[in-house]
Amino acid sequence: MALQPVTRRSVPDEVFDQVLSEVVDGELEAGEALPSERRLAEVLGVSRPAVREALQRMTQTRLLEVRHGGATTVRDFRRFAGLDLLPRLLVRKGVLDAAVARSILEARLVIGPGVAALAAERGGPALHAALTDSVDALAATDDDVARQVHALAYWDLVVDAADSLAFRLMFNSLRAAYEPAIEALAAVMAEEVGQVGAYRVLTAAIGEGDPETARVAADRVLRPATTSLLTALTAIKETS
Amino acid sequence: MALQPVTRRSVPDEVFDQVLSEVVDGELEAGEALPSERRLAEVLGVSRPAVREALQRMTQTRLLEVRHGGATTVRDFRRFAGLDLLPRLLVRKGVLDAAVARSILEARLVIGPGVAALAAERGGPALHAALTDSVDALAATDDDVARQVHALAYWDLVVDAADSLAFRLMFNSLRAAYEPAIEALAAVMAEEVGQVGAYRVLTAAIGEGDPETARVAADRVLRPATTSLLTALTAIKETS
DNA sequence: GTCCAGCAGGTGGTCAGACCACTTGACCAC
DNA sequence: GTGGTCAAGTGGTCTGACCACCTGCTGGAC
Repeated sequence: MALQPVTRRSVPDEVFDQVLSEVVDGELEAGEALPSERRLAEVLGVSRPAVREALQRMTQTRLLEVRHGGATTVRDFRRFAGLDLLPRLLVRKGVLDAAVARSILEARLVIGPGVAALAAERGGPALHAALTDSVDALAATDDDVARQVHALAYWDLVVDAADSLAFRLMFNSLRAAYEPAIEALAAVMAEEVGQVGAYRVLTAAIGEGDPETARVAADRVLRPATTSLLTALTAIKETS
Repeated sequence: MALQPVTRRSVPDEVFDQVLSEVVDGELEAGEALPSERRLAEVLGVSRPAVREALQRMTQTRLLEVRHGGATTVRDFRRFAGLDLLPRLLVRKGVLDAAVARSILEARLVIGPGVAALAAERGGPALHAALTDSVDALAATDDDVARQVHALAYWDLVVDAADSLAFRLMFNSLRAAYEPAIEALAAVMAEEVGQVGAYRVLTAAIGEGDPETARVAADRVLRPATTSLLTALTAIKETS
């Protein structure tokens, strides 16, 4: 039997999720005022500290604005939310948002080659060796999930070599969105992570320290799956 | 006289900042255990809920890991922090981190053209009109801060037109890092936001719906300031 | 001596109730 | 109208308590 870790959802977690859903799913419009903490606590059947903690987390995510003595209002998440909200917006009301998925694929296709170019510029022989090991590990497995894990580790090395904190943090945010769904994505990503040849070409380009070649090679790694997934997403959208 | 809104720092805010600094500035290594909530509350002279709220926010930012009944440990922020932590990492221990600034400039130079290309693909006549208005507003002012505000509004339109939630959220995160420092950056960004001509070329390219031309035009808008700032940053680093 | 069940202590999770600080809006005097 | 006052409601903070959970120690069984 397939056991899995029990997920203990704390009370504030639960409240946070509910309020977040209200905001993200549009039940609460931007500018609208939330009920008071006391009232929310009463309605949800929890204590005020629990509500408070959830609202503070919403504030930290720039989704709410609290004013001491005044009302707590909803902010426009499209305008203020940070990249960390991406996973929550990818799946809204239980269904995958095709437009959001498309945007992630497009972003990947822009950023991946840019990072690869920087890595080529800055990486040394040690990087080339590490990348080669990583591709070898990728090539050595047949399991689609394991391949994705290896591909992720590969890109992790590339991002490290790019020596760019901005890209590193973007990568972290995107990975945080990607990892929980890795099993669900095994089938659709199989095409990409199976292209060991393309990864080897990219590795060679980075190893040679040639940014432009690396840029092109990274594009060749990412584009095929991007294109076919975008086609699939368009098909889904038109069916629905 | 230059009045400005009074900033009221709440107790949990203060605690959050202190703990964040400890983590980000390396006083607390990754894997290290934090003192217990009760102990922290005692040491900091605040109540436990205040400490608790701060720690929860740290957890939300993926900088801490709390285990019910066990200790709270520090996570590796380089590996787990999201893009929203960027502003806090840009200025560490009170000084601007040149490497982080460089990474932001590089990221901008990769993402800007990508977004411009998407906007060209998807924007219509309405977008062209809005962008033209925005550039006109940019051209009509002499104040460096006001110009930056207009440039920000311009890019906001471009990101909107790109119709990409992933890029929109990145832009939001980067803007949240940029806006508070906008006055301090007035001088160094003056070169870029003064290039009205380059913005007009970009606007025309987007208006024509030609992604590749737009990509190049966006590069021409962003690259000059990027290059000169990178040179300046290198000089700073070598002096220190 | 070795092993392990059981317990005690410490930790985070949650709650209730209280009081303070602040904003808002109604009301009133001018 | 203008400005002051006040009450009501809101968020901000604290105290103290209890529950759920993990860890390490301890003492008995072997």
